Amino acid sequence: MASRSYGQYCGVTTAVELIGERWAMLIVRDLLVGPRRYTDLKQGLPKIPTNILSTRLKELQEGGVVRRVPLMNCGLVYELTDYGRQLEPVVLALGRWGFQQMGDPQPEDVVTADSLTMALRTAFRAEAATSLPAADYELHVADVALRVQVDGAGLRVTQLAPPAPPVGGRVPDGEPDLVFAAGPGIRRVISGELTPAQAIDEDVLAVVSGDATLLERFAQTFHIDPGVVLAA
Amino acid sequence: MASRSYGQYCGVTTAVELIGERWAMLIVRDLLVGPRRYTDLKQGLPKIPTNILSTRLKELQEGGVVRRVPLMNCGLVYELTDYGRQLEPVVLALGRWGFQQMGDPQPEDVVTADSLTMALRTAFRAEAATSLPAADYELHVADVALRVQVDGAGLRVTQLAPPAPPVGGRVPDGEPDLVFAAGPGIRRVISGELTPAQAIDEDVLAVVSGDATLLERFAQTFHIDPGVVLAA
DNA sequence: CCGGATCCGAATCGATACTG
DNA sequence: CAGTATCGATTCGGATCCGG
Repeated sequence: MASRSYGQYCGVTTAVELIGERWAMLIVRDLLVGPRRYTDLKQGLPKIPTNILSTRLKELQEGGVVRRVPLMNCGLVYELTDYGRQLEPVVLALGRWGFQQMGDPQPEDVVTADSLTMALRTAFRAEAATSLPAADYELHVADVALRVQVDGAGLRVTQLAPPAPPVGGRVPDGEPDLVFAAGPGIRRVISGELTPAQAIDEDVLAVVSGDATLLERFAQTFHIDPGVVLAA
Repeated sequence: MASRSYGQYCGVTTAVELIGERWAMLIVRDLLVGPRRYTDLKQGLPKIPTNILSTRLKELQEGGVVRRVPLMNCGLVYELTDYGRQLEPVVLALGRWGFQQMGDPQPEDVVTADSLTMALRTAFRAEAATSLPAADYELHVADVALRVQVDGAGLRVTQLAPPAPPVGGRVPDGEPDLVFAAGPGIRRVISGELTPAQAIDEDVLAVVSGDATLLERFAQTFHIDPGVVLAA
């Protein structure tokens, strides 16, 4: 076990010994969305070998990052401890940093519900949102569908389907103000490279129903400025 | 090369593909202190195999994180690009997070000048420092010696010796207000587990010269509150 | 000494199959 | 659903070597 030690007495070193292993940070990313079963994690990380997933979950438990919680109605979930949840600013900052380097998707690349949920959180600008009216979006990317509700400085993202809303999830009532679909090119809207109008012209965005002018508000609310990675 | 891909189109994933490999984040940590030669990095990371160091440096260059700069007076240094420097909040947040889980040092663990420099940066509380008078410390831990100058919200850490001040380094003029030596137990002072007075009683801290009452100010300026990881 | 490159055994990872 | 077991493919670690 000491073979993985970096041999330094330092906080950064201790941290990467805990969550620097391959896949570990992505497991944490998905658990930041909410508690997940083993199978949920496997689906959200399609390329993870199952032995690695179980090994990481064991290590993260030993490290006090993750807790294994038996469920009342059979089954069990993994959830972040308080300590694990403190990684949120790290994951968000990493997401903003990586965002700038993202090119176009590889053919093999997928978009998962949890990764898109966290991506919206990384791009969310609370300061901008507070000075804007509340808005209620439904966003479709590939085969994931999210309800995205912005109210003041608050952001609430709910995963719709497929599949049925996961553990603890609750589908919001009411109709969204805007339903729209996007391809991976939505990245260029978030970065400001494309205005919503241009994105529609290039078939990156398509309004399904609702008030199309809300796309502007969406773009102002969710934005990652190249060069600004500062964490929340 | 695609073998290392996590197969997701996501900012976090892109980030860990760039700096998630073993040792990469620690190389960035040291480069955040300043440009370093190959040999400096090797000394600052005593356990890194040289082939891994050169591989990582190559990858970090391809990723736009690190730049290789020939030096006028022979030799060359590696330095962070602007993009690489944007990892500072990530590294600081990781350092604060890992700090809380640090136990006592393993016998093999060393403290390097760069890791201690970054540790001070992670623990620095600008808000607290602004409301305190300026102070000028000299800190010795194991065989590293640092000049730590706090002025308002500003922090300046200079590595003294050994060896001679590195590239671009400049030894501050004047005398420090306080010179003190610490063991690894200084962690418990930073966490608030120990007051400076208790630390002296337990031989964790020893004043070499100067105004011993400044230790209180040091403890107020450098502090990591368990449970508070929020990034700068 | 600086800045690596090379070689090789050990450990880890990835893919698939299988089980309570 | 929640993992183990197995095994070939990679990567890592440790040591040595090499050209300036």
